[in-house]
Amino acid sequence: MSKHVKQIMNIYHKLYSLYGPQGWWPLISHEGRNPTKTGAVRGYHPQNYDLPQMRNQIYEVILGAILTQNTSWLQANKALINLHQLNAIEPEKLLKLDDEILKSAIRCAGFLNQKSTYLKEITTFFLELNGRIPSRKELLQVKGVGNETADSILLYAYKQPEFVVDAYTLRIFAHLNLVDDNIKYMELKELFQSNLPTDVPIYQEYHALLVEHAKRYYKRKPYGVDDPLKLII
DNA sequence: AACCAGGACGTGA
DNA sequence: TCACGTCATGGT
Repeated sequence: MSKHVKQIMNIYHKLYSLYGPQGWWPLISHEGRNPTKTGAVRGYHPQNYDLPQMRNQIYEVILGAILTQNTSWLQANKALINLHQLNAIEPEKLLKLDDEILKSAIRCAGFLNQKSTYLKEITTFFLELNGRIPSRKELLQVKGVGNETADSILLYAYKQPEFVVDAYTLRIFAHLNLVDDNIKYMELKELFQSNLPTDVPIYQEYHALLVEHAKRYYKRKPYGVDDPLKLII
């Protein structure tokens, strides 16, 4: 725990002024007109915080959260498009998919054996919810759902105020000496939540902005060279 | 040609 | 608890 942590809001404003609203979580049905390789500047549905709306859009975010684990969104998105072609972004349909067909559809996102299992597990869980918003604890009990995936689902699929921490978040804040590099997930998450207003759009944008920022300055070692955030802390 | 990608799980100490 | 190997494919 550092004292510099009050800088969390300053950093948010700085990132927002640099990159603007990110429009996360991307949906296949709302592909932006300006997608980029870095994941995208104003690429999806910027400043629209009402998505996802429909049941299958919520489900699509959940599938994407599993598919993008330790994989670029570019590849996860390809897998989602393949599933869409199979008309399988619908829980009942996906459960009926033959495992080999499912695997071939998501192969591009890697870890096809685990992820095919995880997708069906989370789908069964999703159906059992019957429209109810799951608790964080419930989500974590689903095989294949860890801290980050649970928070991603809650924040971006269900619009719950759960801050999402990922490897980039730690990489950036540790490099800036704002936190120790062995800080635990829940500690870093709580650090953000206790220093930000409990506001879903802010949580959504902040995580997305950190990812965009990391792709520009923390993609490869040495990390953080010429990071403009160093000028404001 | 290594290294990384919007992690999670199982294992043994 | 915690460090470490494993899971798999694609892009740079």
